[in-house]
Amino acid sequence: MVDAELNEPQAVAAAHSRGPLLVFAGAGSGKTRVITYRVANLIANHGVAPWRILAVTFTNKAAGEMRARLETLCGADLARALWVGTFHATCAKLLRVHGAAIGVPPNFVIYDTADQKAVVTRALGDLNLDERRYPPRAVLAHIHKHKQEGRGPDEAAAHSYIDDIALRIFRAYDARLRAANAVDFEDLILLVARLLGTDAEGDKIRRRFDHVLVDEFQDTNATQYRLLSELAKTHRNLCVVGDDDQSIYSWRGADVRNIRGFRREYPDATIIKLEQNYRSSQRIVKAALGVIVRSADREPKELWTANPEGAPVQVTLARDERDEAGLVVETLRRARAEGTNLREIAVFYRVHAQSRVLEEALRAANIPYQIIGGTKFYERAEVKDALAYLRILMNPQSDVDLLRIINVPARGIGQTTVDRLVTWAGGMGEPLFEVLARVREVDDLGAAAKKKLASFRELLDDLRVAARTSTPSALLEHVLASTGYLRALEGEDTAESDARIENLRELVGSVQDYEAEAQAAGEEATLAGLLERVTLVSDVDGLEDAGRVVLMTVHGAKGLEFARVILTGMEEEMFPYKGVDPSERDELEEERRLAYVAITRARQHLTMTHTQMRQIFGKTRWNRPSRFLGELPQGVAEYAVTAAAASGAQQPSYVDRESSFEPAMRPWRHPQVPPPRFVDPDFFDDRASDVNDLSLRRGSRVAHERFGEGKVTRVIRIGEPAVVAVFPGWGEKKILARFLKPAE
DNA sequence: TCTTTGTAATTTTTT
DNA sequence: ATTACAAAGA
Repeated sequence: MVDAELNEPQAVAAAHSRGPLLVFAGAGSGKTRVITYRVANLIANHGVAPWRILAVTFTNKAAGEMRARLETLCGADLARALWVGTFHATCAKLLRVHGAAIGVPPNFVIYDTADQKAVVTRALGDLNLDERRYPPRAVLAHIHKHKQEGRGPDEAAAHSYIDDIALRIFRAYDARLRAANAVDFEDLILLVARLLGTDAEGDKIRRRFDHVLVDEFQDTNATQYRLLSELAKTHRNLCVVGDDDQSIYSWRGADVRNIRGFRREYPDATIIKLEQNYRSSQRIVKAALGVIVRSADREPKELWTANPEGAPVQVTLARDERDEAGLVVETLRRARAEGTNLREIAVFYRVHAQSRVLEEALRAANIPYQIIGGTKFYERAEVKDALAYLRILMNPQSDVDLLRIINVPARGIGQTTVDRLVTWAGGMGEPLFEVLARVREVDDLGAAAKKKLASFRELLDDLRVAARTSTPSALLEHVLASTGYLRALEGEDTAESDARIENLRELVGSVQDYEAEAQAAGEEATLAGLLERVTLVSDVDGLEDAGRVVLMTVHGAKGLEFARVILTGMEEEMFPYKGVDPSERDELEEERRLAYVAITRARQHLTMTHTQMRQIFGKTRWNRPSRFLGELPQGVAEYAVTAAAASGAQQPSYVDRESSFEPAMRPWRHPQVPPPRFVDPDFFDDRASDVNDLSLRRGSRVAHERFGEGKVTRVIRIGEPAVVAVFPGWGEKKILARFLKPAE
């Protein structure tokens, strides 16, 4: 049925009917096509009921696209019956139905990062710990790491004093979540994975699905992996699709080993590699390969394309970030003049901090743009306030929400009153909402405070009555009016308050959208459904504005494609980005994959820019061009320099880089300037050579008098040949080659 | 309770 | 450079 539209490996993957399947899908190789065709095939030719198929993605956008394509392929009715969703949304759905078995009531709320931080802060308070000594952000990262690796507070073990404290915070945090009947993002996965481990309820969930398909499998963490293997335990119909080369979220717990080790876990898995790229020009594919082939430990694969050679990649040097922004504007103008729609163009950067200058230049040049990322709509204070009201109506136990709105808008309930209330409730072990009903019994509260608290509780009770009969949007409007929230904002009458009011209107609008969508899908629009949606939805999901250039970080670009891409800030320290501590090998590997992802987003045109100097975080830095530029193969790129950079008096310190950088023209090179003495040795990567019987290569075994035997991780120069080598027990050392001997 | 001032932090952030 | 957030002051 479908074969004519698929190439050979795609067709084999799509036709696979049962058992584990691993698909390595190179960038632009049509993986969504394979997944959707396979689903269609299962339904049409293998008699699988659509509601017994689960397809999991990481983003709502990916889920939406998949669903849309399945609708075209299978028809709207069948497609609607399929389970297509993100890990989190899918688990939330399952947890609402099955959570009771592990003590999670169906009206749980999902706490986002800000809420979680508030819970940590309160947990620290419970334990009398100093917030400065245990920054909530760091604590939260620690807790998430445990949860991402499958450990709840009971499984996490303490190995040291610090661990012990961390563990106590973890326990207090989780206790607070359970008391509030709230879950964090990690819990959604972890709790369902745990449910699957229970006999009765676990089997109930397992019996729902005959087939499980996973997109972007390289981004799964240990808990997600466990969830998947539990789900597929009986039928083993687990199909995972991903690309280890595009693994860029290890810092968020993703573990590439899941995809690299899949064939070990499932020795009978069918393995298919999609290596033909349908997206990019030959030159762009070659550029991407130049970067990724230097990656260590990758699954061997050969990305290729039958597309035309295409235009050369443009590599341009600018003087500084303002000059670079001017260059971007110029490139956009020219592209527009050539007839490219602005929405087909994207500007990427490594960190958000780079966006500001670009934004200013675009605004000055009157070029419409849209920035993805940064502060998200649902994270704005007024939106969170409004949603907190809704959440407390659904789940009155949610203390974080109650505390957020108890004095918003100001109703004379001060910090002292709140503190006393919290202390009292903490002692009673009761949700604050309950205590509000019996506020008279709280001894250390003044009469005035009691009165205000009682009337706040009355307000909430009235709203709860309204909640039973109103639609979500009507309820929201009612909340905004009857709490005086809107009135308070109107009273402020500033530009900022106007913007906030506008945001609230937008929120009401989006709730109405939700209701319309729910109706179209034949479902009831519920408060729970709405709240789940708003916490599980990010801004990238709403990206389809016409006629605007898109600005985003490279991370934000994953999964997208554009006719033309401008990749900015291609300098050492910017991209690869280097934090304070000496670059970890793994981190560099991830930067490399990130560069690969960035390059492979482009269909026809790719421009890469770098600067001689850049101001970032208030400091001026002179950086050498990114090593990734030096890795572009011969013939794919064309090199240029802006006028400002060419005329610059200062000589950047990177002129001595011909070893790996071969521009067709290098007008910025001023030979009279001597090369700097202190060249960063790390820059001279891979200077493989032989010195006195010693093989200086990455991976060679060498011996040192003091450190013993070690392995070379990098060949460098410190005025003379040298290496970076790892010695067991000593760690990484930089050693001159003449102090080394070949290992026995 | 609200304002001001000071301090620290600032990769990336699918949910 | 910017910003966010906390502590101290009015």
